[in-house]
Amino acid sequence: MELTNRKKKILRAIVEIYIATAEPVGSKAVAQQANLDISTATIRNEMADLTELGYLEQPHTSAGRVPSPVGYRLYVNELMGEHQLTMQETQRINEALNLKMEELDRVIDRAGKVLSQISDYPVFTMAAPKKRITVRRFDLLMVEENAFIAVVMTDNSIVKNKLIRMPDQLSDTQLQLLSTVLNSSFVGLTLEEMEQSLDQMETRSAPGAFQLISLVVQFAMEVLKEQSGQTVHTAGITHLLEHPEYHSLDKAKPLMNYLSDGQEGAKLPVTLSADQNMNILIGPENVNEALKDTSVVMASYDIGDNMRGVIGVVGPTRMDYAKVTARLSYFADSLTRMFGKGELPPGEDEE
Amino acid sequence: MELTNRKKKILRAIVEIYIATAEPVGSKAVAQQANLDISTATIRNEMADLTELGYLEQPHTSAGRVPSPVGYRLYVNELMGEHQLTMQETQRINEALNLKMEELDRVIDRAGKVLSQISDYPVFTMAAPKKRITVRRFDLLMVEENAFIAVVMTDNSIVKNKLIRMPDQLSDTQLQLLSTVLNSSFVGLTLEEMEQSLDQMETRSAPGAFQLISLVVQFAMEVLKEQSGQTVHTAGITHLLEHPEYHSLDKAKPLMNYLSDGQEGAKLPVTLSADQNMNILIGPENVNEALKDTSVVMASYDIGDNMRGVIGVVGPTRMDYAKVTARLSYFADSLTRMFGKGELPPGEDEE
DNA sequence: TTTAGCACTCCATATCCCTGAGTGCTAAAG
DNA sequence: CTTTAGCACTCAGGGATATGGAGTGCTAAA
Repeated sequence: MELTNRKKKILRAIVEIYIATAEPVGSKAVAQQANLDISTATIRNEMADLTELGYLEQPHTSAGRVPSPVGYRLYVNELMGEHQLTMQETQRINEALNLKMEELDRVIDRAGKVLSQISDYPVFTMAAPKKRITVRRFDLLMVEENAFIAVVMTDNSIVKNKLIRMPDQLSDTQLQLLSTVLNSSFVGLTLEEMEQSLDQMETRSAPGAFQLISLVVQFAMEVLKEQSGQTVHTAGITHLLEHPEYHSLDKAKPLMNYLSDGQEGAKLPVTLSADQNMNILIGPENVNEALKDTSVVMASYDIGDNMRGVIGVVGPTRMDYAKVTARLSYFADSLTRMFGKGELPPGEDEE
Repeated sequence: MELTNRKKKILRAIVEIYIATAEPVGSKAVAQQANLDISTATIRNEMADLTELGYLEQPHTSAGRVPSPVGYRLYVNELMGEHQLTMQETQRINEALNLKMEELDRVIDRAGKVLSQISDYPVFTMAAPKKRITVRRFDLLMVEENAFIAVVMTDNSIVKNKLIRMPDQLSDTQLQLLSTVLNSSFVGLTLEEMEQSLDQMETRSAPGAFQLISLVVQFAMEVLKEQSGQTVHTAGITHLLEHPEYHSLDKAKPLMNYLSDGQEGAKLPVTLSADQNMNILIGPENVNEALKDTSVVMASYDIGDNMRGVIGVVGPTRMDYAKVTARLSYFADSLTRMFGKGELPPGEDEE
């Protein structure tokens, strides 16, 4: 049995009706929506075929049909129309992203929240460097006789600082010297190399001086670690409750817990390979057990040349794929544009 | 009719049973728990009195009793025993807070998450300066000929930085000059004063120079604005679903939405006056409509001398007040201790 | 003042029935 | 061979109706 054109039209109609109503779709509803001039009986026959082929499922004998994951997959790959964003929608996205320049992390966080609001689904975000990052330079600023500010700039143009207090007093010249040592010995090193270098230095330096160096380098290492860590953030988890498939707490709780915990580790399916920039995982296509009944739509975006981020939407398999993909891709493009291409991201700033 | 000692004992028993079971409490259960040697009939009489006095409520004629807000209030004020934290609990709190020094915001965020985990309720956090803050000093670091880093340190020892790119090239001496102007004209000013000062300067400066100054001052103003804003964060909203009063989505959704939105504005009941450091609001004692059926337990803590934070737990009126207050106060004390007393908070660092 | 006893109330749960949407099959029509 | 009308059948969902049991309030005796 082959998949005729008419069968595809019927499948498409069923998916779209089901997305809109969240209830099993009967032959009558299909007859109305898809204006093929065809009787419900014929449609019933076709639906029986589609069920046999695995594109549809039947909750129980006398109910309508529901798309199977395979059915959604076909819909997404072939049948789904291009959804156009309205003027209001694009405008809203633009406004939301067009914030005063903020810290990178915050912009991404904010972006997640906004996307969640306009899509009505939970959203996760992540950003990771494409390669190992290193420190580009150190600066030390004297504050008072026993405190100074260490400023660390990485080669992906992130700048972090920290106020450091010391037990002993320190002169300007000493600070100068410290700065020279740091810049000559620890610039361009990865996290591991830094650790080694610090170990070696311990044996052949004066203890007092070493302690100071160590404080700053330790801070730099924390910065590198934080930057290379793929921390996943989530936003809008409570949106789940708006969708009927999560009206029962038994369904909602596990997923919500999973998404909340997701903030801890990089458990989310960030399997996005570098070349493709939009990816859809439907139901059982998700490797992770907790996501077996959900779909994930994700897109990647670039942050300058050295970092790449992922932003994704999580929802029931009955997700409005057309809308979500349209919004998500617009979003990812905006982010890429926003973070520019240059070596110095324009909104880079930094704590 | 007066509130005899026996009535108090019965009330206490009812509150505690209800906290444990979430179901209306009958005379039989009270007889078992409170070992007064008294028959259920007598207890029934006393319960009738307590109901008349307004301490108890009856969902329907043939059901047990439930504490009223007034009943909880009496319990919290007079009857509640001191809850002792177990070793494991204190240890868990200590571990969780004992992190590598992080940015202030993050420590607070993290603290909220931890408290939420150990209390099983949502938690909100907030930190605000006690007085208007100003910039203590500016530093400028040349990066390349058309970019520099601006470092701003406020008088509450927060340090923020930002990478600024310029259209034109700039020499070291020019940068030096810029730094001098900034430090002589904009140090010690509040947000509003800064704005005025900047306006005045516009008229009597060379346009090129003014543009540069403006860039940096604008950044400083953003920092001040951000620091003085009372941003409220929430954590662990999904914990609500674990409590039977929120098993119905009709109850859960409004509150969850309220708490999520809470991140936007300072809508939460941060009515904590400066002198008291623990505050409990029960049900209708909350002014806010969305919290009418919930209780809020909150405590304040100090961040150095210049800032004060609030951390609070939100839950159903049937909240385990003894446990929550014990944990919360331990938590607030730990935070106060952790952020020290000195002018420079020890873990201050900063983006 | 306390307590045993008892009739009464009323929620929760289970059971049953019924309705209606939807199916699959058959047989006739195109 | 495909389409369609007709029809019997299935089954989830939603009332309506019983039933059990926990709990009360009251009375009368201790």
